[in-house]
Amino acid sequence: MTVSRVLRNRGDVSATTRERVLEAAKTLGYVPNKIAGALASQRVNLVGVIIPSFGNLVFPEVLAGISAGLEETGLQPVVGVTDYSPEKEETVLYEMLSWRPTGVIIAGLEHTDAARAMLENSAIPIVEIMDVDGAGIDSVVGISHQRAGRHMAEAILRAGYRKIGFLGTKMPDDHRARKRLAGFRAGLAEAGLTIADEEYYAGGSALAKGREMTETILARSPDLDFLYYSNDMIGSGGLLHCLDKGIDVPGQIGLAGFNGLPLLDGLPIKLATMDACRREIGIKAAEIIAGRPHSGVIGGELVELEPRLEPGDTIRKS
Amino acid sequence: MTVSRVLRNRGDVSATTRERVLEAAKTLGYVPNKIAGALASQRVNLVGVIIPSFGNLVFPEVLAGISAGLEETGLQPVVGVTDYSPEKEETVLYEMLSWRPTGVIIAGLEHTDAARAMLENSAIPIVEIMDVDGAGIDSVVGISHQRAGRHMAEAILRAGYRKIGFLGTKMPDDHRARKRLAGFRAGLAEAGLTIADEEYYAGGSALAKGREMTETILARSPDLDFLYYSNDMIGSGGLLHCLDKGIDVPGQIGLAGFNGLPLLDGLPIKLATMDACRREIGIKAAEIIAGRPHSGVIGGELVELEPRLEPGDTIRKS
DNA sequence: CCGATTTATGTTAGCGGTAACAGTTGAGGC
DNA sequence: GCCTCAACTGTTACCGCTAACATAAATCGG
Repeated sequence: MTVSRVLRNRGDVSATTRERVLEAAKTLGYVPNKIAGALASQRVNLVGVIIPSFGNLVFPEVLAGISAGLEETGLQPVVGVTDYSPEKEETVLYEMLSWRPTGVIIAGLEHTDAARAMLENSAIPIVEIMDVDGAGIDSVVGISHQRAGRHMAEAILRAGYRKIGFLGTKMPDDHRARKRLAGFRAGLAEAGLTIADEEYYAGGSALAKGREMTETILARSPDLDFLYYSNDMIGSGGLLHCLDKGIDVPGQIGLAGFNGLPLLDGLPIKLATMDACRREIGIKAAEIIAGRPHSGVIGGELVELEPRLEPGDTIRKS
Repeated sequence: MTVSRVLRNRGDVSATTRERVLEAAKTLGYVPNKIAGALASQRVNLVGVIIPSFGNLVFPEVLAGISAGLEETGLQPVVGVTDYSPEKEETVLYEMLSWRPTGVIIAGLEHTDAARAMLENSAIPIVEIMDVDGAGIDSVVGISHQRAGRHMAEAILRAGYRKIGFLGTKMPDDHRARKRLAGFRAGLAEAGLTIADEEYYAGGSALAKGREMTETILARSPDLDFLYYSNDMIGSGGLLHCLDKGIDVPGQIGLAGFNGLPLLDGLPIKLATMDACRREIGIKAAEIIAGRPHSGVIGGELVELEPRLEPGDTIRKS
């Protein structure tokens, strides 16, 4: 018992015994067993984090934010990956909850019924991140992708573009990309416009893909004057393609992506994009978990971050 | 007890009771407590993974490999981040070991004495990844960065370049970058050459940084005919700078980076690089952990992967 | 110098499962 | 009809630690 007290810095222990214990622990190479500790104390310093993939740059950045936000709190993130599969999400979640974490941070608002039920019954703080377009279970931290799409549409229209193409991913379970597109369509619709042509691809986002797709869509619809990409990676690929072909950007064709990847600053000209506040989302989510010591699931917070439009150099000045 | 058997699919349970148990578990929303289970069975389905940072693209890719390799094994990775700090590594490691994971995958061969002692005493499989230049504790999976640097030097010399500049990060604890540079120097030394000029930066790798540094070093040493970058990100930045300035690449100046980030395929011309086998390293490491059911720490495996030189378009054909 | 605190250490009973073993039942062999 | 054995279900004793409480030693005001 005294050892337990020394190692957790709890309760009063005389300086001498403390020393002796520390000494002994060191020479023995003793590492306390948190499993037993957690079972006895009903406290677990783990936070479950569930994301769709490591492949999309966005999630490592969110993780970095979570890591940073959890720093100093004694909490440790445990990451699970769903590969954009709702069933896998369910499995991973079950697995996580069986470790009785202090909280769960999970990407997106769309879950299977079973997953939703588990989250609701878990009686721990839940933070759904990235997206605020929909009903959350407990707390929600993210941006409105719908609104982000709409704002981009408005900015594009304001700049005078009219024949607009969309290039994006095929993933049906990427709800955020879907909502962005829906918002974008809505924005155009308000001006009586629709998307003039679209091009989809599967697989990770990469510059080369963006080039190909851009070439394809422009070959098919040479009269497009704007291309909206579902992410910065393919957007930048498109940008490079246009520059290669001597297309005047943003005069002849305007371009925009999404995410605000700082990674890509440094391209010949800067792609218009919208910052998804990835790091902030991670930090904020971590704070919410850390800030709820043992409070039962009372009211969840709703934190909506405002994506900044970064016009870059690929949209005409209106 | 019967419930335990049903939920773990172990031992004989009649079909009817099995049904009843499953039924009850579902209606109650019962999620078994792995903490108790692990304590009782002395089995934990977690694998500790310790990496320096999420910021460097390389590690998310390794993680993706680990995730993939662990798929189907019932093991779950738990990630800890050290920020390239040996002390933090020690802390994170202690934390992890206290959960008695099935194994630990840790980046690098350099650890504090205490960390090394913990790993040695842990009596679980340890896999040190990324780097094979040095003494491992148990298993090691990686590439020789020393040799990678040397090979790059040889390739550059073979192509006829002679006034060679190096651009890299300042991080003293990025041992792999350091070893690459040492190997590179050794390669040059064999031809009686040294690095003609060098330029360092701090902070994450980014295109824009690469541009700046390249401009700086070329302003200072306009007679350089080759630039070796410590990673592809800044290398690509440098490439873009050179193209911007109308510098003939690879005629007037050759360029090379390191990592083989597929992300960047699609730039106007392809940067010479060397693949670090990130994903394979992750997969292999996962397999080693998964493949050692309960075997005490017998002989560790040493898996050295061979980085492929991808000459791209930025080295003259020799 | 004593009772009341305060400080320091020890004791006991779980936490929620699982290993190991102990029953109980029914089917089948002879 | 008795025995054997597999198929099923139950009992008991922990796993290694901590909460809660109990006890012992040191401190202290009056």
